[in-house]
Amino acid sequence: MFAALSEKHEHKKVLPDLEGAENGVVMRFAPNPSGPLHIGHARAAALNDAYIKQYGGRYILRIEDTDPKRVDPEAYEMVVEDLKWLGLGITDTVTQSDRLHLYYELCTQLIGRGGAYVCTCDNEQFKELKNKKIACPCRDQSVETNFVLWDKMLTHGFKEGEASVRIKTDLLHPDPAMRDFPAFRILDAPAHPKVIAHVYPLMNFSVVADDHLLGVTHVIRGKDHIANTRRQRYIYDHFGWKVPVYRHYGRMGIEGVVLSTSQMRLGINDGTYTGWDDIRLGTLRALARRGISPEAVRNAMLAIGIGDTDISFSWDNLYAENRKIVDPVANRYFFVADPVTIVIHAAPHLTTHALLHPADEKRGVRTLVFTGAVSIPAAELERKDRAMFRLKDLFNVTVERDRGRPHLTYAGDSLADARAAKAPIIQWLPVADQIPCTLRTQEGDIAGVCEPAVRSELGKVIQFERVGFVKIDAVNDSGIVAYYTHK
RNA sequence: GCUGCUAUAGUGUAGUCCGGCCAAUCAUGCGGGCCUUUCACGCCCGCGACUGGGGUUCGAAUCCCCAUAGCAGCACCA
Repeated sequence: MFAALSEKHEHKKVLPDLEGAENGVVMRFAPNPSGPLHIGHARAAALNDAYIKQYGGRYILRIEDTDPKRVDPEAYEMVVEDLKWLGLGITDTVTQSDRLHLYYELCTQLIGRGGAYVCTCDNEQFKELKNKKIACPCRDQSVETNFVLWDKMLTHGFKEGEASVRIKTDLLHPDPAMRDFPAFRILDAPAHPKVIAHVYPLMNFSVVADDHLLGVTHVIRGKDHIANTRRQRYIYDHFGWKVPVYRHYGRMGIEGVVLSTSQMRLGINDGTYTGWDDIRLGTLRALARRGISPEAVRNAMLAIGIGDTDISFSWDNLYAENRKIVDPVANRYFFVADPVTIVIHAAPHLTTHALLHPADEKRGVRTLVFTGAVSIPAAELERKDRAMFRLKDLFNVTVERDRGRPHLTYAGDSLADARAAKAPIIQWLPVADQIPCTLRTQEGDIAGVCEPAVRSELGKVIQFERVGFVKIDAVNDSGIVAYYTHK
C-alpha cells in the first residue's frame, strides 16, 4: 500500500512545484477566438490543467476577444469543442466582450487614482516623445480633464486614432516598451461580432482586470508575454492589487504542420486544405482526425514541462505517448497496399482465423477464407532475393522466378519451416473478400484493400499489421478511408 | 540597436536555488538480441550530453566573469 502511494505521488510530481500554491490555485487559459486550437495552445492548456489537478482549484477559460479584427465568430465554439476534446477540467468560462463595462469602470477608477490619462497625441508624435523619454502634453492633465476626455471617448466624441488611455509608468524606463503603454483605444471598424462597442481595452488592461476580478493566483504562459507581465505590474501597483505568480515557458518550434491561423484559413478557402481538420495542419482537430488521443497530447505536453529554454517539439515523442494508449485497444487487420493478385499453385482451400488482438484472445477472431488467389503488397513480390514467404496465419509459399516472372507454390503449413528459412511473414487478403481502402497520409494517399470487417471500426484507431496504426475515417459504398496515425 | 531570458545526448527532460552521494536521471530515437504467425507490444544489452574559456574552491553541470549561440519583447495585437 505504501509502495502504491509513493508511486502515485512520484507520478503526480512531473512538474516543478508552484510557489504559493499550497492552498489551491486559480488559473486560466486565455485564447484569442481567431480559429481552432493547435498544438501550441495545447501546451498552455495542459500545463495549467495539470497544476490545477495537482493543487486543486478553479480553471477559467477566458476568451480574449477585445480586438474585433482578430475574432472569428465560429472560433468561440471551436475553442470550447477543442478543449472538451482535450479533456480539461474547465470550471468557469468568461468572454471578455461581455465584460467591457467592468473594464470601463476600472479605468474610471484608475484615472481617478491618477494612474492613467487620456492621450490625444498623434501616434507617431507620441512614439517620438516616448523614445526620447519625454512626457507628452496630455500626461499632466488634471484628473478632471481626464474624466471629461474619457467620457468623450465613451460617448463617441472621438474617432478611431484620436484618443487613447495610457497607463502612467516610468518614462525613464530603459525599455521603451514599458513607457506609458496604452490601455484603451477607439475602433470604428470592423464591428465586433458579439457586442456593440467603440472603445476597446488593450490586452494588458483587460488581462489585469480579469485576473484580479476572477481571483487568478498563478499564470503560466509563453515567454512572449514576459514584457507584458512587466507592463501589467504597473497596473497592479496603481490599484494596489496582489500580483499573481507567473511562469513563462520557452518557445516551442513545431515542424511539419501548418500552425498560422491566417495561412490555414487561406488554404481552406482556396481549396488547398479540406478544412480545419486537414491532417497537414497542426490543429487539435487534425490530430484527432489522425487518431492521436487527447491523453497522449496532454502527456506529451507535460513531459515537455515549463522550462524557459526554447525547444523543438518532437512528433516521435508524441507518437510514443499515443502508441502506449492505442496499442492495447487497437484491433488488428490486414491492409494490402498497392495490391497484386497472385495464384498459389497446389494449395488446399481452407479457412483460417486471426486474432483481433494478439494479447487478448477474448476479443475474438476474424475469418479469412483462402480459395486459391490472394492479394499481397506489390512491394513484397518485387523482392528478387526472396525464395519463400509466409502468408500470416495461413501457410508458406515458395517463389521461383522464370525470367523474372514469379511462380508461387504452396510449401506447407509449418511455421517452423518459415522460421528456419527466415521467411518474412506478410499480410494478405482473399481476392474474393476484400474492400478498397484509401490510406491517407500527410505525404499523400496510398491505394489498397483491407478486410471487410474494418467497416465495423468506423471512428476507431486500429492497426494495419506491418503498416501502422490508422484511424477509420469513413466507410461508404466505395470502400474505406483510413488516416495514418503513426507506425 | 535597445531591454531581458536561456544554454545537459538526435529530441524532450531530471539534477542547478542550498557545490561533494552526478564518471550525470528518465523517456524517446538509433543499433543489437530475446519473445512473437505484424517491421506492433513486451523484455534485455548497447550508443549518445553538462556551449567555450577563465575564476572561486580541497572539490563545479551546479557559484562568479567573459565569450559564443539561440530566443523573446521593443504595436492604439493577443
